[in-house]
Amino acid sequence: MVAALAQVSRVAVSRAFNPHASLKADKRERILRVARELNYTPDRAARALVSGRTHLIGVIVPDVYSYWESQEIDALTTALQNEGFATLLFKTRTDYSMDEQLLAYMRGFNPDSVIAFVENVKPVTLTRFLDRAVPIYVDYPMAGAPAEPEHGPLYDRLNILQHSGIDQAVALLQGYGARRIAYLSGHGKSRASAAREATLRQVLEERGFQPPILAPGDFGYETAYQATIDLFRVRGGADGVFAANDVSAFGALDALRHELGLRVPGDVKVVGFDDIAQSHWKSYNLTTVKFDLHERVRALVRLILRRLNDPQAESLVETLDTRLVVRGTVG
Amino acid sequence: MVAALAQVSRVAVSRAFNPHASLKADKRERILRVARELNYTPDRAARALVSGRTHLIGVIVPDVYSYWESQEIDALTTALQNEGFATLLFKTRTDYSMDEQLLAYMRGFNPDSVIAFVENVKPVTLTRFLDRAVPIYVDYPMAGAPAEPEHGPLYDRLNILQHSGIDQAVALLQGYGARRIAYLSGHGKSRASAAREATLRQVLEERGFQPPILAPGDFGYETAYQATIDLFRVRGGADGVFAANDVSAFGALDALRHELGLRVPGDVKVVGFDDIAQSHWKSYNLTTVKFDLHERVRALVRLILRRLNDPQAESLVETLDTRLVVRGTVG
DNA sequence: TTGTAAGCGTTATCAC
DNA sequence: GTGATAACGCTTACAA
Repeated sequence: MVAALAQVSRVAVSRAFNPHASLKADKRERILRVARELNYTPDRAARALVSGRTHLIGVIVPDVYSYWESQEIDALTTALQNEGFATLLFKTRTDYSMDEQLLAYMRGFNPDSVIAFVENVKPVTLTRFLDRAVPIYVDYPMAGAPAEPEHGPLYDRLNILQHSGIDQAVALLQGYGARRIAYLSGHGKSRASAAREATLRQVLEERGFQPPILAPGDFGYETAYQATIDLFRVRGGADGVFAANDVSAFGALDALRHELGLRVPGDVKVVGFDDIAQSHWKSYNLTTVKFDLHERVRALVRLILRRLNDPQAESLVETLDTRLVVRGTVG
Repeated sequence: MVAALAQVSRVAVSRAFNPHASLKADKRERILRVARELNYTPDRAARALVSGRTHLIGVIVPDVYSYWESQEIDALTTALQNEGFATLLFKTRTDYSMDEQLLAYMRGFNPDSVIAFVENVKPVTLTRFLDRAVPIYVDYPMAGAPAEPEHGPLYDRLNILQHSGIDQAVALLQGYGARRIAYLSGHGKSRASAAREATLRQVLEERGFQPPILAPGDFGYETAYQATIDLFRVRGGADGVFAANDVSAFGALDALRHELGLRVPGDVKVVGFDDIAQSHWKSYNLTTVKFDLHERVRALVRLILRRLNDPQAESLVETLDTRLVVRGTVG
């Protein structure tokens, strides 16, 4: 700033960096040129102090390295970068417990918006720790779920509808003659997993199946591997396994093929959920339910921008659908 | 702040949050209690303006979703969080071109430190865009590399020594009778891959092997898959494949087993590099060269803290060694 | 179109 | 041990 003073007044510099401010074109140009030479960029901290906008978007995740989250963070960071924001990462405990300490900590950075992927953070808790930002909550509503309470805390949502994809998957399993369907669940507290299970249960009933056999997992490879062995060795097995996510499906596949000596899809059919990048790797080549990553990120960015544009707006909701990607583990 | 004023002066509040400041114990306690009730946290933007510390650590990566990077980011975020910092994520283009636009953009956020994983960003470029922060550069020095220039730009380094791990791998391959060793390289411009290749070449010579056959990859699964097919169908194959990273090794494994009908480790032995989480999944069960994630993160955090403690210090360097993890793809 | 002045929330300095 | 005051770098009235 001081440096640029050599040429013009300090406010002129501020205006030069703000496209809306009125400033003679040649003057702006001159200032920007000098700024580039001097390697000057307006300090966002100072800017934040007066404008109330930090251009920081908090993202709360339990595990960055989960394939699902990491792909989401990657795409989101790119998209936010293009809009002039930066991704500020926060990690919860692996037990999904969103402690108040973390939220208080995050508060200090004063993010413009917060996206919570972690599934057990209640909107009310998040809202309590954010005076300015309106959190975005990724949710998996169920068909017959109750409507929103009239005057809860303000938050925006990205609703993921799972019925279409799961119905397509079950139809396919049915087409290939599967009768006994198992559900390899995710983490016990996970809303995503609970919603998937409920939707699966509903779809199975609609199509005349018995309810799913439940195998407890935690979204991870190892647990899925063990749960599958238990399911087949002790509990009579199944001819179709629906996993709560792709990584669980990999664990199930490896257990079936390498430990139990069963053929997939010959003896058992397997369906995953997410369509992460390695689902098409040859060793797995997984049939899975997908919701498009880039659509999802676009929806999140839309929510953020709309909210910043009108902080007082009513709850904003974006809705996304799912569909089945057919590969080699059902057939 | 204003709110807390109801009880005492504003400076007292500031002091209450700074453990070093002198303040009567009971007064501090009272202030902190009120702050908690009012859900108050000092604003970091304002704090940054006067202290010059943003508590933001910039991390520049080409792909968050690469397994290697994502695991690093995850561990780093946790460690930084414990020290009171937050991870600010920036993405370069996938072609690894670190454009000045991104650096200028990052500058505005004024991070306290910057970690560049991307391998082709020259320290001098990074330094030019950072007035305050001293960047940390992750490097893979080679045995006979020239010493540092006397008065280059100031930056700190994390040096990864690859010789031990690669030597152990080659010794193992030798023990099982491998003769023709191929190197499945990473991205063309990558220093990591170049260093691995040079080290492998050196180790092979030391142990009386021919130089490695080169197969061009890009650290990705697909390219490795194709390169392996090309290597075996057109170029006479090999009986030992050393891949630039684990993901490439997965691609090679799948090509060997599912496309070329070869047995691993019976016909061909495969070694990876990184030891990412899925390397022990049953479908791969990869023998690989590892450098410990948590050691690495601790080293990075040490570098950051030492530098912030003494911004004028000479270049700081941490050195880390590698070792072989033996699993099922060599034997 | 441009400049002047006030103020954003915090901490450092210097009194007391 | 405590409080007043200035300062950090920027934006946004308001006035010219």
